[in-house]
Amino acid sequence: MAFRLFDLNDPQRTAVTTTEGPLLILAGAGTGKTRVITARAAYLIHNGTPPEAILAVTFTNKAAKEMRERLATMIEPLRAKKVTMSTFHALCVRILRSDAERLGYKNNFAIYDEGDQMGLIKKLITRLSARDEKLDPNLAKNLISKAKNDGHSAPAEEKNLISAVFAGYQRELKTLNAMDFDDLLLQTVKLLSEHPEALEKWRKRFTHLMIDEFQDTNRLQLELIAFLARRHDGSRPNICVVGDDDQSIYGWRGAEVSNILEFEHHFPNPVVVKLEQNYRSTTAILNTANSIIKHNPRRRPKSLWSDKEGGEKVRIVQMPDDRQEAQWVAEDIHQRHVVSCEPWESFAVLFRMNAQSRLIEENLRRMQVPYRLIGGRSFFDRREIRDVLAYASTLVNPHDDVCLLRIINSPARGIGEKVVERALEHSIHQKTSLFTALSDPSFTDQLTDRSRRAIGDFFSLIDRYETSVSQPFSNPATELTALLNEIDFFPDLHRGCKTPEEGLSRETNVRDILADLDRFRQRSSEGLRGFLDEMALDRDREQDEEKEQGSGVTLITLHAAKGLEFPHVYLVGLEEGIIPHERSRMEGNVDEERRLLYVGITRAMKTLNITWCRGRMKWGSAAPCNPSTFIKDFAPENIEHVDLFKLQNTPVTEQAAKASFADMFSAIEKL
DNA sequence: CCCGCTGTGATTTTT
DNA sequence: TCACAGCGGG
Repeated sequence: MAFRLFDLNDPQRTAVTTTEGPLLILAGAGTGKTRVITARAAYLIHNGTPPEAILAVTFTNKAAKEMRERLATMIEPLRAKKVTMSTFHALCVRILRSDAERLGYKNNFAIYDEGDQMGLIKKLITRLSARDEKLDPNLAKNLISKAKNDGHSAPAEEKNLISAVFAGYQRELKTLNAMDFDDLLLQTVKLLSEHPEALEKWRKRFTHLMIDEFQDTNRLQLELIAFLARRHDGSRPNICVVGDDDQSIYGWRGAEVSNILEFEHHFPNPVVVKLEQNYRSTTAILNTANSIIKHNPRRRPKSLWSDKEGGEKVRIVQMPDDRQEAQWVAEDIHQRHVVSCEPWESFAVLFRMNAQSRLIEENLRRMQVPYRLIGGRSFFDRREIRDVLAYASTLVNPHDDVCLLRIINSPARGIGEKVVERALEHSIHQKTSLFTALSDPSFTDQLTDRSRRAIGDFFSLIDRYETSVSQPFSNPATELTALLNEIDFFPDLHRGCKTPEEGLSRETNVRDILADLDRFRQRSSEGLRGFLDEMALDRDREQDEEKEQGSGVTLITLHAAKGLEFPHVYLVGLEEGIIPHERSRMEGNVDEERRLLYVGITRAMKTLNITWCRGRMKWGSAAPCNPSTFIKDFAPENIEHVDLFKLQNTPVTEQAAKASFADMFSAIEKL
């Protein structure tokens, strides 16, 4: 055998070797899920399934990448490469790039990220609202997203502001030849349901489907899968889904736990495999996790077990306030690092909201502890990055108004606000893009010579680079750099900064992304369009140097931590209103918060510290806090309650002191 | 046309 | 506390 089935436990082996018909793998946290998926792909190929007929879908690019890399170690890398392993969104882009014309889009459609989306929504709200009407753009965005994920591509009727905004938003996206994240799914499903030829093509292509994190799929995603899985000849679909209903934490984004809870309903008579042996955590940690999750109704019954007996008890530490919490976490990590020689990478601090990371960061920095903050405010939200990407995007598709508006007068080139405003009106009137409107003589004739010349110059700039970028062997990175130099982008960037350091850091950001583009060209043939797709869909770029060397303590939200594991975990802010979050209590989603906590706990391998504060700074002033209601659900035998005040004031026993010194000496001797 | 200031309002999670 | 938007001045 090219790979080793005997490394798998019994249920894992069943999962891997069940290759035909629907298969539901209920994989608890830390039960070797990724291993099973990749082993199954390898097994399929080994038994004659062509690699290109296998489709494995995940939610994050990181997971897709990890699976690709692992598979490449199990079978010949050349064959592994042929397996399609991608996210839902990337898969949709691939399908739509080849077939979007059937839906009336051009296949060079733009992908709108959240920023673009918000820009458009805000614009529509101001355009459509009456004098005293107000609508929170963020709320509007969420409502529209929810509607789309339920399969609605337009409101039933346009009677109120929100539905008018929704309708206008969809219309405008279509005329801009753009899709947002939800459209990628929605339009793909539309394509497959309305165009049998397209459906047949993709159905034939993929004969074996695997879906990871199935508990996070929403309605559209299930529909998409069902379309691809259903066999033309009526035979049973070869669909394998892997998931854990206890780790369903994306309900707020439209995920339907029912997809996994009622899998049999969608794909009758599946083989059901449960993976219950956890290879990650000690029993103390695992039992704590189990004691929490068992309070949830509506679960697939399962019980995780581990043979890592005992281990340190889970500590629940009570803190006076959030400052001391952060300080204690930093100190405890530091101490453990020094005493037990644990590398910084073994530690993670988990929190509910990104805002909580700030204090932790400060304290780690103060103690010179290296750390990396995952997520948070994105690289791509930076002005300079968005500007450069908007230039790139305009070269690919100048009819994308949002991008064009962004760059048309930045750096300033004499196309003022008033001219742009009139051009927009003209474009709405003529039902054309802004780009077309700006070149329409019936519009430009009304302008002053100066404005007309400015527009003419800008057009010739775009035109020249558009041409050179579309040459077969062009180097987009070089071209884009030349364009930026021609418009004095960098001097202008520096001019807009308060300090030289800021200017330098912004310039570095831009240089980084240009380097990324160059690297992309070397590994892909998808051109500038492909690069922009990747930028839109794969937002977490890793700094290569950091990846090689140790990168430090991980600071991460509970959501983003799913799928990861760390020897030592600190779970902070376990207070009522934070976990469970106030909002979920109001909306009646406390079960999901419990699952979120469950996910957090099950990240820990060896030790777990949970902290809560009696008070916390909120909007600049101190507010009292209560411990989370979840705390009372912890099974008492595995936990140890600690009060920071007592901890600091307990006299050190001789024995403990000796043990601690012995640890230190042995640590020093190792050096 | 650009910059800085002031006041206001907001904090869930993200492909 | 902080971030951002809108306004007023240079």
